[in-house]
Amino acid sequence: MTESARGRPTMKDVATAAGVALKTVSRVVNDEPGVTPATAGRVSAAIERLGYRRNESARVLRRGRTSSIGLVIEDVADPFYSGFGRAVEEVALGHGSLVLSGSSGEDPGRERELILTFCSRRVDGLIIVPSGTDHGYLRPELDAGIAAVFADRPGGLGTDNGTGTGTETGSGTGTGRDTDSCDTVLCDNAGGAYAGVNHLIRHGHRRVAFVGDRASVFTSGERLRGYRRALEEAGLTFDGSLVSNGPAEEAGSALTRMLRGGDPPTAVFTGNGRITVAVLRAGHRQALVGFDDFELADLLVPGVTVVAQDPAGLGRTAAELLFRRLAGDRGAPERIELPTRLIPRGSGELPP
Amino acid sequence: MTESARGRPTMKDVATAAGVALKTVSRVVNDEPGVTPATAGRVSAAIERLGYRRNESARVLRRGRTSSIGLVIEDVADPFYSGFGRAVEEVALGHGSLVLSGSSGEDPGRERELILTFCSRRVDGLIIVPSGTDHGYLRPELDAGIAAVFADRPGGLGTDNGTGTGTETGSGTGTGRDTDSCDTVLCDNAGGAYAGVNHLIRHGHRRVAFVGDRASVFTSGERLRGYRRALEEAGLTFDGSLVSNGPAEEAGSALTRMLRGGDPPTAVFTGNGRITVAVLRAGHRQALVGFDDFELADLLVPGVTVVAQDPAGLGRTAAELLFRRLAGDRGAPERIELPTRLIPRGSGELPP
DNA sequence: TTGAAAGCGCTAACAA
DNA sequence: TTGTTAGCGCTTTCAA
Repeated sequence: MTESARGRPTMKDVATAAGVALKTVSRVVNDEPGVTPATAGRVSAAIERLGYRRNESARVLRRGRTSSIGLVIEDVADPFYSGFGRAVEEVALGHGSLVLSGSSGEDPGRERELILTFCSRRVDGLIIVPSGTDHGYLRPELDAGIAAVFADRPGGLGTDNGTGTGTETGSGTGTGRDTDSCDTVLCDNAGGAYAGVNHLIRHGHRRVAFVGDRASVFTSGERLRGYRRALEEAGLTFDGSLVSNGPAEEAGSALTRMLRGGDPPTAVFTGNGRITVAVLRAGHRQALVGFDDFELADLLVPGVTVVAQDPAGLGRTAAELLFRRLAGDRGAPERIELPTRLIPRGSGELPP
Repeated sequence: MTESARGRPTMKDVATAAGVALKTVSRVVNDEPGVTPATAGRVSAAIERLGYRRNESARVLRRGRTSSIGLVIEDVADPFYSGFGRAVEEVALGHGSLVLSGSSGEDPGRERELILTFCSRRVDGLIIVPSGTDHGYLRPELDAGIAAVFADRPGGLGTDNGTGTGTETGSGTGTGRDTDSCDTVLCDNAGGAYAGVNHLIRHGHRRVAFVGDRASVFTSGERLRGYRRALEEAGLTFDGSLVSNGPAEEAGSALTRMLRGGDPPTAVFTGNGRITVAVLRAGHRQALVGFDDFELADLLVPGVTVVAQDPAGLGRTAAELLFRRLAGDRGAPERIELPTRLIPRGSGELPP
């Protein structure tokens, strides 16, 4: 055989087999102009015969671009993130890019490791749903030209920014890409929670519990903020004993405790999908509005009223932002907030 | 700066900065022995200072192994596959491998394209949930040393094999890896369906409908086989008018049609999770057993009795098989069948 | 313990 | 239209 001793055939092997020069093979493989149909045919035949497939590593090494992006999410098996991931994949496909993805499992160390692994593989860009709050280690990568977009939660680049206060994007002059933050796509957490709690209040509830995720999670804080605003506007006093912050596994028992207390809540607002399900599973059957939509919410009895986010929209927006950067957009970092939607299904319309 | 004109610092830059030779940097980066702590310290400092990160493409080009595997599934957003994918990711992590994943969307063309893209990137191995039936194009890749495992459904390598008949694995002499098939991990589709239908029959049903996926899908055929066996064993005659094969979107109306006919079914066996949900959504409230478990099946009223597969187990098994091959296992291709589990929750125990 | 040189497979720049 | 050459950043081999 003309093929190299062992392993895969290379362009050189194909060239030898087709009786042309290496470069001609390269031209055919890359659809470059300037090859006679006849020669191209001979080359293609040789490629077919040898089972040649271009070695992307070599190509990448030479060209500097990998045509791949890295996606770091909390858990690929969580329906929210898998919908998100699917949307990212779709946009990437449209741009001829591959997606490397990994689950951080809410562990900032693992997140860091994943991100740096992706950078070692020289992804063109990153989409990150941050678990950690300090992403200073991204600095050299950003400086080296890797683009990054934070999604669902803001990421911190060292200088204290974006942890839920109202500081917005502004970062000084804004010339060039050397600003102190990355593009960020969030959903309107505070606004959504406000709408959900307000919905319960308008249905007559004056004691509304908030069962949310750990206070350290960005979205959780934002949603609590919306909850407080709704209470305030309705002239209801905030009662700390009606608020619980913790992992989904503890949500059920936390609520049970509240219900056993004196002056118990007549309605509950849950801070995310997993917590909503946990609360339902704990047997809670009072008025309920949950953040995040989930499959079958409409088939339960009563149907579960939710504040729906759009995971696919979030993913699509993040990916489009990233590819705009990769295409050369040098504008100031953007911070986009996607709206939420209240979907009444029964549980949120129950009277006190 | 000591750094190259533009772009990322390289080992050479680090070497210059640390006043050592390139190779010494390489030794430090790869934790190779034979470097004085003092020298190593100088190198590490330079690495830190320059923000150096090894270029994986160059490394791969030189070494030939990418430490990454490719995962091709139908849809990363489908809970079944995302659980599967998560398990694969976990095993890969344990072996220091990255996972490139992509959705085929049940399109054999897209599947082929994805697989070949992965091969171009020189993944060490592939885990494929096949949509297509002919994977002859994998031949050159397998010959070149890429390992592959089919999961959930068998894949065909050109010679007619594994399409649901009983031919098992055997492939001639079995010396070396040049056999005509790959390792395959399936779940016990026929057995699971048999158990589910049998469960309905034991609860008094004599007219049981089968609402399954398109007949062309491997699992669908297998499950129908189990359905028929259960009927036969119970002495019930097979009635084609009680069988429907089609996409989930049409499942509801197909069942409605059956229920309107003379001598309608008193119970339904659904062929996969999406179809179960579709049937529930169509308002069907009779006896029901569904293939595949799904979240909240226990919270519906009545709870939905299911034949549960173990997506994570499937993924873990496939990945472990793959890494065993990558570690050098040259044994004959295996075909593993994972058991299913019947979970009674109420809907499957309703009387006729 | 350290270093110099060769080359992995490809593309870019420049001939012919 | 086709071919030649250099080198991407790293590891491997061999030498000091």
